[in-house]
Amino acid sequence: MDDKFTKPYDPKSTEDRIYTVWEQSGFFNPDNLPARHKEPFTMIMPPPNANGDLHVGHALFITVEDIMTRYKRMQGFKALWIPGADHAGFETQTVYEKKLEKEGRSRFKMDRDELYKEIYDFTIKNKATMENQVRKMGASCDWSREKFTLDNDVVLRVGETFKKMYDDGLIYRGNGMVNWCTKHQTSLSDVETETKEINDKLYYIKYGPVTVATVRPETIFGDVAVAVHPEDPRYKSLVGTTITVQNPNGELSLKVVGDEIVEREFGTGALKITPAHDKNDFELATRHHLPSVEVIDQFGKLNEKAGKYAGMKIAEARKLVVEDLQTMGLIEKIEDYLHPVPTCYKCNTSIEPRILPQWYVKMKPLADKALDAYNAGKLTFYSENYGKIFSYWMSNPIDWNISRQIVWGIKIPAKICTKCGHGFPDLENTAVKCQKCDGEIVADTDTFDTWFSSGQWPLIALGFPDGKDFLERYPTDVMETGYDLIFKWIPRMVIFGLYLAGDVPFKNIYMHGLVNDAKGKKMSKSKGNVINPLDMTEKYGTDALRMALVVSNPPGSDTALAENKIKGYKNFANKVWNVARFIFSNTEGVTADDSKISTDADKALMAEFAELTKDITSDFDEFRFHLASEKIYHYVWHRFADVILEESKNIFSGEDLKAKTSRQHTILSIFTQSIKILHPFMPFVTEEIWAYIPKEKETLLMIESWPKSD
RNA sequence: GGGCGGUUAGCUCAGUUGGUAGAGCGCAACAUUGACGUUGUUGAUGCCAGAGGUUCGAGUCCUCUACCGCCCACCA
Repeated sequence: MDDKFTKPYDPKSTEDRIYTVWEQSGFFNPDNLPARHKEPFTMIMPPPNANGDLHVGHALFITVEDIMTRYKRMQGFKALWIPGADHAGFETQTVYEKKLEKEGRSRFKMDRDELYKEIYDFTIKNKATMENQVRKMGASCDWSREKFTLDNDVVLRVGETFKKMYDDGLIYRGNGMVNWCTKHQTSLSDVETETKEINDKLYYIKYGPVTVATVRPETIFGDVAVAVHPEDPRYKSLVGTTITVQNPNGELSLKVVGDEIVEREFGTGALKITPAHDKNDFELATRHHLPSVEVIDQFGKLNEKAGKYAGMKIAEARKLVVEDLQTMGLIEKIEDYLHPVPTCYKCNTSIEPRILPQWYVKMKPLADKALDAYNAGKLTFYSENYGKIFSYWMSNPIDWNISRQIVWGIKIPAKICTKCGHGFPDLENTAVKCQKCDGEIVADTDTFDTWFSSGQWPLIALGFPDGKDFLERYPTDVMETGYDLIFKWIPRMVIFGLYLAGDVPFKNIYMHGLVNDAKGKKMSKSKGNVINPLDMTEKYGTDALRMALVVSNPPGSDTALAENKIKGYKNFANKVWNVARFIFSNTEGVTADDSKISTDADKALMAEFAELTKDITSDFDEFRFHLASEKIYHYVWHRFADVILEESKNIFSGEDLKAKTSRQHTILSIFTQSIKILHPFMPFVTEEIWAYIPKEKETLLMIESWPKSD
């Protein structure tokens, strides 16, 4: 036997070497695959953020996607898995801001271009690190087609889409209530906010003839009305009148309006209306044609409209306003009040609703198409309950604010009129006057929400509208991503796919869950229970980590990952290794030939294995990798090794030559096929063993054909 | 308030179309230079959350209840 066939199996001396062989073979690129590979199979990798190390969630998605790709490749498809890297707009800028903070610097004191350049360099450096970590996981993706979300063609395509949507009346500029983060100085989409339960006070303020309840007394200088329920007998007579109310800065005249939105049971049933600083109030004010008065600025400080409170931060102003109101005898009572408050998902700062001119995407017509496609069965979700969530979300679309006041991203190619506020796309940067009023124009300094560009990712990655890959491979076969993106990303890709290409971007959607710790608790740095995938591959090998991530982990649900589980699969890799050693030492000079299998017992073993292969193949086809992996694991260890090989020992030491020969061919055949089935899960150890299996000519296991089951 | 899921062995979880309960880890006893001690053999532990229903048959389908988790949300 080969001297290199040492014991035990050593992933460290194997994995990098094998990955290099694969990469150099060119077979990650489907264009180089042998002629038997005909039909396309296509998957786009959700581009990992190029702003830090891979975490165990990345390890999971790379594993699952690589399993699909390797399986399809072996089945004879022209399998293509396109990798990418995401500049991750706000995400990366947040990471970089933290870095600046540590260095005692601030982005607000930096020149825009200088900041962009710094973040660019930071990202490109991290991108290379990220790519190598993806390789470490064994990903068989086509690096020659890799795309970065800030590549020139991406920027151009995104700009063109913006213009097309504007021309089609699907994008408008408007004053809307935005979720403003006073720390990050940008607006956020609804999905970028997190609702937190906050302990506040509910203040009952005597307001002329009524009493209103509010948690934000500091905004009373921006009040424009009092709202009550139109059918509320207590206030019915006041509706339509104007009342005079007192505040520490003097008197205000406020209209009383009736609106169904007011809950009669809550507080006093009367509500002060501050359109500039509350989403509800803004909408109500729009319905009743009320003006809005801004009293809080972008930094979360009160402005000159607040009189003597001008310049104060919200918390400070609230305290003083309440004290002053108390002095004036206007506070009726104060209650403790636990209520949900939207916060910035990055820094937990309470969102300050503001009215700002922003670009919006009109979602209804787009979402309707997405819903139709889903109802027509063009999208299959794994697990299927995500289809319900998708459908619910698409049935209740809200217009999408795509403007972000951050530097790190794709600039919105538009001009804004300083006179009339009109905004319009200007891709060539040639406009000099406002289209509407001939006024002065300035370039929009905002950038697109990341999801505006990443929503077009499947199209862009394939070279829409006329690229060869796009023409041959759209729609793609599978999109595999985390279930947290069911709102953020999946709907946008579907919408853009339907809008731009007239078809869904993918037929199947496989959603993976979170990887939690051994106790099923969420991993977090503060809890100290984070498992670093790179440590695990170092300690137990990539194959072991991959198995641990996929066994017992069905699509759509969270999984618990214990280090012991990974260790268990390292043992399994070693077991497979030793099975190989046993078989090779008992079949020297033999090349597998099924026609030499002659005993009934062996034929039965072959039939049993064929049955298993059939079963596992259908698991693969139905995305049940959690079952397929467990079945082959169980078979190889507890059926093949524990039972079949044990009884083979007796046959090999016996006198029956015919039985001996038959058994040699049987175990060689079954083992060879088992290695193939294991390959998508444990690509390294199986490829390494493959090299030792006697065969007519040297090939790579990664392009071998999948075992037949019929 | 709305939506989605979960409740199966000590722990973490599988269980695809309804057909006499499974895995990993853990536990107990035994074996030992055998391909493998990163091993093998044997074993213990489950009224599959509770109640009702459909069925020849339910962990699996239906209804209700209880508890747990996640997501969404404009009662100030």
